[in-house]
Amino acid sequence: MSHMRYSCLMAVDRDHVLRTAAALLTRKSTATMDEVAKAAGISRATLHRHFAGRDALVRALESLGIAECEAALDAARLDEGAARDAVHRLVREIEPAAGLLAFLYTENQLFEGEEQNAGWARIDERIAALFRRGQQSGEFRIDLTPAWLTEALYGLLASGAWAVSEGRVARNDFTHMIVELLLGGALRQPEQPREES
Amino acid sequence: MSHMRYSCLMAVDRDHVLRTAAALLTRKSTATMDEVAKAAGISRATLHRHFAGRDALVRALESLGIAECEAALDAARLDEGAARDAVHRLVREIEPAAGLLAFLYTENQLFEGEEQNAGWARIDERIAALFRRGQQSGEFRIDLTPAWLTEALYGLLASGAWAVSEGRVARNDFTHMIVELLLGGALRQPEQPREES
DNA sequence: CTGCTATGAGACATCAATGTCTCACATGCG
DNA sequence: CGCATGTGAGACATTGATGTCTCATAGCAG
Repeated sequence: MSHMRYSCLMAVDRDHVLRTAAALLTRKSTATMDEVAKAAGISRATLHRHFAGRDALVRALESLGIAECEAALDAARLDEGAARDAVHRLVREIEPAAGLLAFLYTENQLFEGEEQNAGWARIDERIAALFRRGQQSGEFRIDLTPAWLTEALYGLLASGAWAVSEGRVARNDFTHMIVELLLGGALRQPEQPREES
Repeated sequence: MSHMRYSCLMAVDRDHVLRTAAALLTRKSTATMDEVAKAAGISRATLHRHFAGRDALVRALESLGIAECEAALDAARLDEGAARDAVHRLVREIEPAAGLLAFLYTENQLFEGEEQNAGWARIDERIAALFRRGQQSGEFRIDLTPAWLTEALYGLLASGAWAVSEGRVARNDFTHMIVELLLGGALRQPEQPREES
């Protein structure tokens, strides 16, 4: 049966195209199907055979972004150890997907009426739960709502991705910059308290 | 001379159209010229008489955003008093323009090759200078670069504007959420140090 | 009243991106 | 070899936004 090999090859190519498209759209969110195809090294016709249209491509990218997010969430083991350490692991794990996330984050702003993929709600909830846990354990302040902390994390990830891609921030500082700002803020603290060694 | 009254009336209308367009494009960044015209209560022809095209409209919005930013920077008196208080004043003053800023912030991501308005560089520099002052006075930590703090402020303003417009954050909490997160971070601190009373 | 000006409405032409189609070619398998 | 399948190249039609144009009308100053 050629079906198995067929679907396997398709999946490989599909993934390659998807990653190339993600990389391109991260830099130029209005790139043409033509540009996406060229970037992936295939013709527009073939691109169209894999993804029925630009909509389908963006949806597929959304699924990819959700999958990578959930993988990062799993890898970060959000409910283990101190919440602050979990945040640090989360940002570190999610860093490779930050560009794609930034693209999808702004793209979602114009989905207006349409229902957005339910995956985001689950991701939002998992991240918000982490901040809630940190608040309940006394690690995090309670005057900043988990919803806002979640939103702020998205915003900082997007800002960080853009700042890196434009050379305003060193790529290696990405995680440190985001985690330190999100957790500790810009103010110089007299002592960095660690409640668990 | 009818010229004076003429230009005056034009300016008023122009400003009204600009503000309406800003409000609309903040919510739906891909709005049509037709939608912009309808939102402003004028016909597409008249809109086109004021702004030669979509490009010109966006450029005008950019100028408006820059002007509002600089006005906020002036009103915040960034070089007076403690740097943390200056940041607070800045966010408070810039809040009304946050939606427009968010739109322009993402719009700038796709200006790729073209040179961007020099006004942004000046604004960047003034904000970065504030953070630098805070670092030199010992108020702010020095491991987060002024460039990153500036970028992070933009990101938080955009996130905040979207979170408010989608009802995830209360409008009245906007300034508090942003300032507290940017300055203090999510971690609960044993004592909030105030180096000047 | 008489013109002048800004406007609204709408009819185009244009342009770019998209979606669909055909055809030729190459690769791989029986 | 002969056949099937995936692909690239390119020719279309379509669609949506845009830019430009004309014309009728309302408001206003002289």
